[in-house]
Amino acid sequence: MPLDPIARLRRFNRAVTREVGALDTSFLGRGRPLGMARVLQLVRPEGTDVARIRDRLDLDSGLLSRFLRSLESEGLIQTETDPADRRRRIARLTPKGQTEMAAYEAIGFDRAKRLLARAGSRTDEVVAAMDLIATLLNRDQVEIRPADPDTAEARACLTAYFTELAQRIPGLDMGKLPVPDPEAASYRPPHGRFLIAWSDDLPIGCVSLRPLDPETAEVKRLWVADHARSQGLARRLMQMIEGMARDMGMTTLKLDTNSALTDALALYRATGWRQTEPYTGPPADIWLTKAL
Amino acid sequence: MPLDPIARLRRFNRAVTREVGALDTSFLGRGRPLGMARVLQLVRPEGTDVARIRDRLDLDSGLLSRFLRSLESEGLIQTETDPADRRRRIARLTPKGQTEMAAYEAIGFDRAKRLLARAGSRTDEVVAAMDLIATLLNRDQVEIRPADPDTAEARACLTAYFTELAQRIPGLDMGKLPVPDPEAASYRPPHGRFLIAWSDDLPIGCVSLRPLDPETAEVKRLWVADHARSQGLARRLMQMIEGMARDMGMTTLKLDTNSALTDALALYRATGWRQTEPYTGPPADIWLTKAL
DNA sequence: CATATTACCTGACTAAAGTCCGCTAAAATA
DNA sequence: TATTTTAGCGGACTTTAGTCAGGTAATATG
Repeated sequence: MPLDPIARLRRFNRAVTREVGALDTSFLGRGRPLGMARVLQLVRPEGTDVARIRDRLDLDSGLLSRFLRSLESEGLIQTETDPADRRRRIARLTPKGQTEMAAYEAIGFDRAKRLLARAGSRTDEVVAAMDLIATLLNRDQVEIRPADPDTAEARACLTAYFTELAQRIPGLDMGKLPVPDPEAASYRPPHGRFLIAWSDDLPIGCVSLRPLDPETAEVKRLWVADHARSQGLARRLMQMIEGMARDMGMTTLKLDTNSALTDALALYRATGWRQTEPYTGPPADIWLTKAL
Repeated sequence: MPLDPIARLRRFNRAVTREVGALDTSFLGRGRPLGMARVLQLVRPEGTDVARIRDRLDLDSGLLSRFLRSLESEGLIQTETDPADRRRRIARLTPKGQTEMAAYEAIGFDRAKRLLARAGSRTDEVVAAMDLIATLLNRDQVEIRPADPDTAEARACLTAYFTELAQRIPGLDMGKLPVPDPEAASYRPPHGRFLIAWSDDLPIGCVSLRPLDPETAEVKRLWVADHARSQGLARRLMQMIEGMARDMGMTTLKLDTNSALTDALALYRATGWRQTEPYTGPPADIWLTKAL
């Protein structure tokens, strides 16, 4: 490389700082200081805990309180005490607030669109680059949560998973995932489980579990987005789904895979999975089991 | 893609905003408000125009003036009137200021290093992603300047160029560029020219010219960094070097290239270059000429 | 049940950033 | 040469962000 990586990172930092600064000032076009705009953008129509806002923005209790009072007097939000703990308060967007929020959204959306347009024919590459960097920066904040296997996000994960398989296993065509997924029920509690890993609202991985018999379950559809690899996410997903299987009273896990998926195979081998008899057909050519 | 590109860009924006904010607060460790620290970082030991600083940071004239006075009274900078226009002023780092700057540099360097370390085995990919994004954001600020063909930056361009050629032309091994480059003299004024395109201090492209006879010159070593492609930079470089050849009194230009370099070829064909007799050997297999 | 803790609020205060205006001196322009 | 414009300076002022202490009501804890 012509210039050392650290110098390049700092160049990136400068470029992006300028961009972010411009974004900040563009939010000022609505006659409201930035701090208050930021608070407003965290208040949801369904209501947001005041403590959560304070936590997210790392604001002083007194300062936030004044912001809320100010937004309230503008008629953008309402606050009410949390019935579950009457010391806590919940802030809720009023219809007027929702209109105002939509205006902020439009500013952000517009800027994003214009920036992306500049990328021209390389848009896909640029988006992939942004994914890689954002995932790296968000790394400590990845959350794994159960999800319904037939939601849009779950389906997006599975589509990406099938695409990946088709690329890596020669001659494979899995076809398309039908809508609705006829197998969804077996991945849904109480029978099975479906987990999605989230990085700031972007799904970056999934794994699922379905029962074979009362004591045996099968792990399926382990997928990690390209930009999220090499960060131990697959391992975390596997640990979590294995833990769930254990909690469900399963004693044995099985999975089938293909020898072309070398990285997944290495993970399985390193975490206690052992070869077993074939129990499915192609494209699987390796069958593993693990006792819980 | 599981999520639409604009949402992904905004996720990137959020991730990066947090990071930039953290960098800013880390600059506060030296007992100086951020605004002043930012000004200090733009003052160079050789001197920087005050107007340039104001322009870069978009500061009010009065505010900047106070910052400068404050930095001056700390003994970090000196200001003097610009001899060329005695209304203007130039700020210069004192030795004490250079020490202080070095401390800020160290903070930034350290943060960058730690961030990069997090990328682990994917460091190269992450750096490439950052280059792509930074180049996109800096696009309007690319500067093309003449350079000596035997400086470190020029050599870095040429090394990248040779690597690229070796990748794209099967069976080619150009060997290494000797130090010092024995051909450098012919690319140096008054005989020839060497141009480098800069994006915020990172060389992202080059082109050169050397004389064949008093009226004919040869364009050589046209290179654009991968992350800077599809933005018309090659065209700008060619326009500029052709203009220089014209100014030198040349009437004919020549170049040789290889049919594997389809994108370069398309550019040449689209800008008035026509096929001509072979005048060099392999790896060239196409020879072009253009009348000025 | 007494006491401690927590969540939020209010008011007083400070630091930093930014705006506005008038001034001077130099340069550009008519 | 008279004028207008430009670059920078400094003072008065406002806005924004942030800190801190004290207070109230609800909840948690021994």
